[in-house]
Amino acid sequence: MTITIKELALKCGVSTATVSRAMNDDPSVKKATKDKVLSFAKKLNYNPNLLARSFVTKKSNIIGLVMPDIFGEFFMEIIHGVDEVCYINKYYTMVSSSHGKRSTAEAIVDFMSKGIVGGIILMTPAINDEIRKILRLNELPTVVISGKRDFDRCDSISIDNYNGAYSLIDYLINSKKIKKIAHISGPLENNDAVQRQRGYLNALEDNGIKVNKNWIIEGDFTTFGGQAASTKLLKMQDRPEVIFAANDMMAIGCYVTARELNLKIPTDFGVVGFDDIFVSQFLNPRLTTTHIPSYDLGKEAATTLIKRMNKPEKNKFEHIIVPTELIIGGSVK
Amino acid sequence: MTITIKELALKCGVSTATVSRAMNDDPSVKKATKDKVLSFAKKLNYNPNLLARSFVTKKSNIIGLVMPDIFGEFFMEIIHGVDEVCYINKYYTMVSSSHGKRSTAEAIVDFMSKGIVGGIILMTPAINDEIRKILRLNELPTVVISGKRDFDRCDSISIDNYNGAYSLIDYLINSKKIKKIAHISGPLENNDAVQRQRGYLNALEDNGIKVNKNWIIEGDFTTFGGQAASTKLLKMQDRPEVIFAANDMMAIGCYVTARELNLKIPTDFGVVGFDDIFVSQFLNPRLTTTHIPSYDLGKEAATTLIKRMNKPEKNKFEHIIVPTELIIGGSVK
DNA sequence: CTGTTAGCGCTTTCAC
DNA sequence: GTGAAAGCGCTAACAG
Repeated sequence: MTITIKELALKCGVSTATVSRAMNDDPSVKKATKDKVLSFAKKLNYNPNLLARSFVTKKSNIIGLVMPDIFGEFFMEIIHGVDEVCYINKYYTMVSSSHGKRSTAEAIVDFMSKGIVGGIILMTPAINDEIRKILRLNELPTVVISGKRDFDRCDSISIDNYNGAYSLIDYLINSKKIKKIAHISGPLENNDAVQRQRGYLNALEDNGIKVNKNWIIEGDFTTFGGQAASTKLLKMQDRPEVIFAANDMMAIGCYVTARELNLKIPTDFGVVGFDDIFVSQFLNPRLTTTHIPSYDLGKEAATTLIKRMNKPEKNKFEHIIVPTELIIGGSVK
Repeated sequence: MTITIKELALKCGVSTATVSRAMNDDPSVKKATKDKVLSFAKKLNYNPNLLARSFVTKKSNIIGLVMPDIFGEFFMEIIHGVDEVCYINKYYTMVSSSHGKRSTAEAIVDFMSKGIVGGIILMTPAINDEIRKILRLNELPTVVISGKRDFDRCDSISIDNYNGAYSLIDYLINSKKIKKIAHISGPLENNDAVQRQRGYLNALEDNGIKVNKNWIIEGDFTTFGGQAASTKLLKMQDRPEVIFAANDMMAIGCYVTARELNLKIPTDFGVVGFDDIFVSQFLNPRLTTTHIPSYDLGKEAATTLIKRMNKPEKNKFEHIIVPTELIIGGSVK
């Protein structure tokens, strides 16, 4: 169906080299020649075979997006942002998740070794030694999206989890005059979870509030986990006034608990979350939470990566920290 | 970093052809030779360059997933399902959306002409003439995921929208003894929307209930649209008992309206949706809706496509219809 | 069973 | 400014 460079060269009465140059906008071709080639290309519906091109140039304009899992709104937004930037720059997005079957490390190695992708966006809850090792002897441009800047041998984008959590708690204490704040954290091997917890702890401390260890429960970022933890908290003798769930999913779990224990939010207890997922605005009452601009995160990562792919220096890496935003709903009285 | 077939052949003391055969599990190589090659490959960390391989075989094990937009849970689940099957079969998933800037047709043509992908999964609200034309002279194996089987020159997977909606309405009428049912449809250029509306209309008719045209409003599948339409419906003199929103997002809009008009669901009016998105289970009360197995849809599509890519016959296409499931919540009294 | 050879479509020296 | 020719890493006849 689609013709090759040879055929096009024949039709144009020029060599394949000239066609190649014309297609690649080489300044050394005469304008008239270029115009001729391009018009023929259009007429004959010629499209350079990208595989062949990548093969010979050893450069691929395919970006590999490695994620721990393909699930939920957050990842969807990231993909969306990456795709958007890729489209504009004529790059392609290839997704890959660990599928719970292989490690993230394996997924990266797979991408790197097969020669398919020209750059990698890596999302991972934390950079372990295995990944660190791979990234270190990695020749492919890579951007890490992480909860914390913990690797400086490649570009990175991180969410300002610490300040997001800090501001949220500070708001509760100073604007809402609340002192009894419990925390359902995420799994502590996850950087986002750790940073949010740090923000929580420091905000309490800085405001002179003593931390009650019983009120800190490690959750798992799922609705179910949030439900379990909040049930525990709400059945305590000394019950917290507000629960800070480390993500909105767990906050939703708190809403479920409220319904089950026949308690009213925000009158009987308050809930705040983190992420500002789409549905949070439709919870009743609307959840007070911290907004993460995940779409922008994806765009930022893709932009940074493409920049690096075109100028693959091995130093002066960018480390972008994306700020969060406090969203005030009605889930705290 | 990664070595080529030539170097490996040298190390093994065999020809590149033999290495190639060994790597591709050609039965004609002696076991001993194969073992030697494979062990050397492992030791030297040899990975065949997939680009080169695809280039020469003119077969790509990359699947192009074309979607109208990359947004929301439905598409996320599709990607997830596709990715899962791709991973298992050693294929790769490339995503592409129309970005509201180019048409779906352009996205397909882009994939087809660049030689990158070996097959396409096409999700589209409807197959228009432009797409139809492209698919017709398309040499690439393609699977269409659509709301209705309206093209039979390639494999297709469709959701049983009609029966899903029919059963839902039938349930309302016969189990819940409700007669006054309104409908907020999706945009009518969308096949899913049309089929769901057909199910609604036929179910009413078959049960001897006269259709009230005023109670049918064309929505846009967004929360906001559902909110606007439901407000209109609930302010009518002759108000419906239950609103059937053509998707859960619009059903959520009905919940918002209820809050605003200070009406209680299900006592003052009922709501049913379609899709069974994740949050529907956390609405208060839980939404009665129709479940679409979107993850399975993605898996099914990828499985079918891979099968076709390995046996590219141009006839006897598969047309799979995926059934839906009635989910009974508490949003109807 | 294995090696030799040609060639996929494109880019890129190196001449002219 | 343009053409000729080599070659990217791999597979696929065709011999042997």
